[in-house]
Amino acid sequence: MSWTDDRVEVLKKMWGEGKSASQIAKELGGVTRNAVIGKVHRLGLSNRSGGASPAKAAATPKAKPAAKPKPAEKPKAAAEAEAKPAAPVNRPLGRPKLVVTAGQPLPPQPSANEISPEALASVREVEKKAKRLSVMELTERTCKWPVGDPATEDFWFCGLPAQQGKPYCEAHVGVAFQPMSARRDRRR
DNA sequence: CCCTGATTCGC
DNA sequence: GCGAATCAGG
Repeated sequence: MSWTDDRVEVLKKMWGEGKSASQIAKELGGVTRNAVIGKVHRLGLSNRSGGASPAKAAATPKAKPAAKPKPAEKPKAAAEAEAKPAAPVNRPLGRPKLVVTAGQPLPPQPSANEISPEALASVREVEKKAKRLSVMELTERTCKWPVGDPATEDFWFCGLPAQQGKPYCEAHVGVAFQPMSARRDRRR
């Protein structure tokens, strides 16, 4: 692929919209995010601010072997949206499934009584947002927490972004990896 | 580990 | 000009 005019168009547009290089690369196809970033620089629109003072950036960094310059400053005005679902979630309507059936190969399916209330709460919360993936859809970074009975149609995997390293999403990691002390005296 | 953009440098 | 490799940071 090459940088045809319209591809550059898309690049400019998306970059202007604040899309990430990888997103743009994916959109364009046939190029990697590196290619995109490289192009962005060559086009001289690396700094997403536009206004500023272009003259200032004229400091030719040509002669700088084996050094780590750190020129560009990013006036990032956008902040991350870290919204925690702390709302008083009420679910008057009965929760349909209660899992536990022929389950035995089922993983540490929450038993409600030995799970921290917060964790349990978030798990329920998560099940509403769950992507409900099938086995095939799971990837290295999707939560592999199973919900439902594998022998039923009503079975799926959480599928939310998994914690790096862990096989589950944040909420499920919470119930999956309990401190031993919590499950220690589980009577049976 | 995943993701970001930035820079370098052989092609 | 191009972009993989690499760097630096989150």
